[in-house]
Amino acid sequence: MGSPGGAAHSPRYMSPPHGGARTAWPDGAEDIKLPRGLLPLPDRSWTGVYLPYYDRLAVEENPWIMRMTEAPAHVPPPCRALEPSPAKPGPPQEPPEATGGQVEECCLEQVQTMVVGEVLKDVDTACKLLNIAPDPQDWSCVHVQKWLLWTEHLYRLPQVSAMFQQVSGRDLCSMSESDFRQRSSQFGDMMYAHLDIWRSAAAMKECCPPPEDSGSAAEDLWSDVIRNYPNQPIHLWQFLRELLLKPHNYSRCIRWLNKEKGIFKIEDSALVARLWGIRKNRPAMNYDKLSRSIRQYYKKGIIRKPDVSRRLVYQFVNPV
DNA sequence: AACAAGGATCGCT
DNA sequence: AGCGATCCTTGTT
Repeated sequence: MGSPGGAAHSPRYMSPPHGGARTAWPDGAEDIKLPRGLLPLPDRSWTGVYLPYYDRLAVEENPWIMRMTEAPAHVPPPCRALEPSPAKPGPPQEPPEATGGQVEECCLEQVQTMVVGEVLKDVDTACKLLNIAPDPQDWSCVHVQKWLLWTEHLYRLPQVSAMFQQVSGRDLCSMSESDFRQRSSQFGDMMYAHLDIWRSAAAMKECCPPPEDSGSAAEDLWSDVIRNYPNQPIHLWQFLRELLLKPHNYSRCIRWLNKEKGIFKIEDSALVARLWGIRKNRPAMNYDKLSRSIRQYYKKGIIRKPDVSRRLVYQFVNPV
């Protein structure tokens, strides 16, 4: 299952052709309303790779990556570094061309290593949030749909999941890039590239199991919970906290206002509700219902309204 | 119109 | 029983 080279991808970044009118989930349960004013996807790209997470990472939190994106086109994309190669697992093998001296090379490699680590972590988080296996090969048709829907909603892509009905993870992985394009002429290559990142991450994981996470204690605790009880139903507050712990992925929909005090704001109520609905297989989930569930936490002392109540702002009673 | 609060009911585990 | 989804009414921003 040779993963096609990342450099071969040529994903296009483009705004969805038409507004947010969506039709239905695979099961045709109900209309999906996306908020108006769809954000156009970023215009810059890392040559040959689609890393939606890192578009945000680049601009908002890590200016150093922004510089990477402006680097000359010969910079090997992170996707390459992630490429599964059972014979020789490990860090990127391809040295960048000698352009600006050893120091720059060294920095490049450091950056690449960090990016690869972040990609692996992000895939991990998405697995937890979606309750799916990291390896797309293991996905059922339902898992494939969840992954597609999640990606669509998170990055505001037009609907592509409908074109992949009754496709298992194995089927998905056996499809070529042109197969993807046949199903979605506009975004097939993008989804293909995104899938390739996941496959690569899964292969990486198999080759070299992740080192002990250097994340926060809370994050470790949470990972343990997930590891030990893989099919334990996730609670809404856990889900929200998990989104909050990945600001570079999800800050567009939910973010901390004061992490120390546990105060957070839901920036895009519709999107958070959609993601929660995907996670729980509840196509009809909306903010009205989600917020009702949050209010149930008032009594239980898990979440409350901050002292100065503001719209869409809540507070964890026991911040981490 | 969107958000907030909370009662009532239902299904699932 | 606990939890969350759903539907509802009433009030606020």
